Amino acid sequence: MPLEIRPSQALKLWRQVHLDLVRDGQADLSARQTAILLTIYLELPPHTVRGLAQQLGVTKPVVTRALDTMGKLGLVTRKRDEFDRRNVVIQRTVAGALAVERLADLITDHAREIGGS
Amino acid sequence: MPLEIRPSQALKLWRQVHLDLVRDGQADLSARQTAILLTIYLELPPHTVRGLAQQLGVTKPVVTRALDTMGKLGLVTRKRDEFDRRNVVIQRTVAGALAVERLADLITDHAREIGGS
DNA sequence: CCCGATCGTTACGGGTCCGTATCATTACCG
DNA sequence: CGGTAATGATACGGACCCGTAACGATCGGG
Repeated sequence: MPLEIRPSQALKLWRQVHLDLVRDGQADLSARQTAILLTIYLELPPHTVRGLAQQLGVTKPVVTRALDTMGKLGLVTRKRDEFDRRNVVIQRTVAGALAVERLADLITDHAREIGGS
Repeated sequence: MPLEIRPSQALKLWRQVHLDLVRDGQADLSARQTAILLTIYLELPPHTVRGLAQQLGVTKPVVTRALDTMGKLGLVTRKRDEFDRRNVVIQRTVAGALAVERLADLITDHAREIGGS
């Protein structure tokens, strides 16, 4: 049972959600940061800098910086892996989970509004 | 006939599309720029800097800079309004229409993949 | 005509992000 | 041990974006 969505509906949805994100002002996340954040919260742990960089097809500094920024915002936390101290495990936070949940609500709400078009 | 989408589906969709945008690398558009671009291509012309700024809830320089960037990328064009030469009319381009269309395909394709989850 | 209002742009100081290259720390293996 | 590999972080130069404030161009009413 695939998710049915027509191109015109997809674009309307994309626009409305982005409009809300811009207007709320509280989402200064770039496309890269968004992809990283959602990967952390949707895929099974553990998450490492290298693993995320590989999944996104970007360099490690990009991930490190994104984690810096999202860490400042309280969306994620970093912890050294005690079994291999070279690794850093990225952990979820309450604030991050709330932000992701709010994004999901934003999308579903607008999807409902759009309906048949 | 509202568009049915569950929060978990919405997040998966959002992540997959952002992953593709990042991996393709050709979409360095910020949330603001995305909102502006889609507004230009979905809403009825004419579009002005002031009108876009008002719809997005941002200042005029933000729109001007976004148009600069997207103009360099060939996604939009500016033309002075001959009837009120203070105004600038933002116009669509073939490249911009193609980019928007590709985004729509990206979304609908991933929506189809996600299906019942 | 002229002066205020409106439009889009530009200037400025500060901040963030990028990619490349390099670094410090830690693990592994002979 | 010592040397290599791997991980994440950092330095650097350049580019972009932001918000505030100022600017030039243009319109329109008195």
